[in-house]
Amino acid sequence: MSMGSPGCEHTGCTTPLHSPLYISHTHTDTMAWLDEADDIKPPRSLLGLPELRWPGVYLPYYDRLALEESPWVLRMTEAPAPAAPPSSTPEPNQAKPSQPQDPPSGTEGQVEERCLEQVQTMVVGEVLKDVDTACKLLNIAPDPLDWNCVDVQKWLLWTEHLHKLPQVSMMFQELSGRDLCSMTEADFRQRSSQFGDMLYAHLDIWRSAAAMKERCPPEVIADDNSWSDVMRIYPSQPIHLWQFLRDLLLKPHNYSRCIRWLNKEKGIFKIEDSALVARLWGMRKNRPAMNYDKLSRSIRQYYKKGIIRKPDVSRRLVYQFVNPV
DNA sequence: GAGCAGGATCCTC
DNA sequence: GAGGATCCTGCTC
Repeated sequence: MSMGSPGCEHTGCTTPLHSPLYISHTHTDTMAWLDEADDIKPPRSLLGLPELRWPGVYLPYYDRLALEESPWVLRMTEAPAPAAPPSSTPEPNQAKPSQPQDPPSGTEGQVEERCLEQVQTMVVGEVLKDVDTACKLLNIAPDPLDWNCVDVQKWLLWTEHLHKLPQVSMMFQELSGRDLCSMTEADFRQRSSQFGDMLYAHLDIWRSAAAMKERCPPEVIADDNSWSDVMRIYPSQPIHLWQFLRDLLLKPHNYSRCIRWLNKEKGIFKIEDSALVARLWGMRKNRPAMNYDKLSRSIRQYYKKGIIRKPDVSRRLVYQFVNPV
């Protein structure tokens, strides 16, 4: 499947589909999974709409969960599904009159529905995991309504970093989460004509995720890694630097460009972008002046404690957990 | 110049 | 007191 160009010219929908935040680009592992899952095909209504792949797959799940507070969901689901565009070079099986393509048989339709359900569940799981991770790393509540002004700024800085946006946070100063949630998409665009719709869509995902968490029992949306389990068990514990680093390492689809494992079994990791890791740590600890010099000093304090050390073959920006998971 | 090592001091919880 | 932030000097790559 190809992603194609952004936009929604097929449906005429006004929803800002160019926004990567409909399905965050952080879900690269999910996207890779989809690319590899050749045996799982989307419904025929989605074929021929490559640029609508994610919204098309994603939205029905939200629709099923009746997230009526997400207007962009409703707009999309209301849009008529257009027919697949004619192919100039039809595939051999399409030419066979004995294998009519439309309408799909009942069994075929059920298979499509099951496949779609699998994809939807997986995608939503990834969204919730990413929101969960961001909450832990930023030390903010999952529900935007609970954010204070500082939390809002953290979230904005985080979103800037994650999606490589220019500085937009200054356009939303002195706003609480409740203020933010009461704003319309137009209000967002008024503050940032270029990225307001992206932020609005992203905030919508967070609000939807918060609503979903209220509906779903914890075990349904539980992260499957043991480290996050520890974080859930001790949510009020102040996070340590080594915990923070390990949390980043355990989310490679989000943070591999700033920190990654060199040898996970031995606990050896490399900080790829020292400035960014320091900035993230500073955000987590409310220390705007944090830099890598300070962060690395804190790492070196772990040498004496036997938590982190330099690997046997010392390399720049490479460290090793003494007791890897 | 960037990263590393480690001492010293201060702050917060 | 523990953990971390900050500042510092000196060294290596």
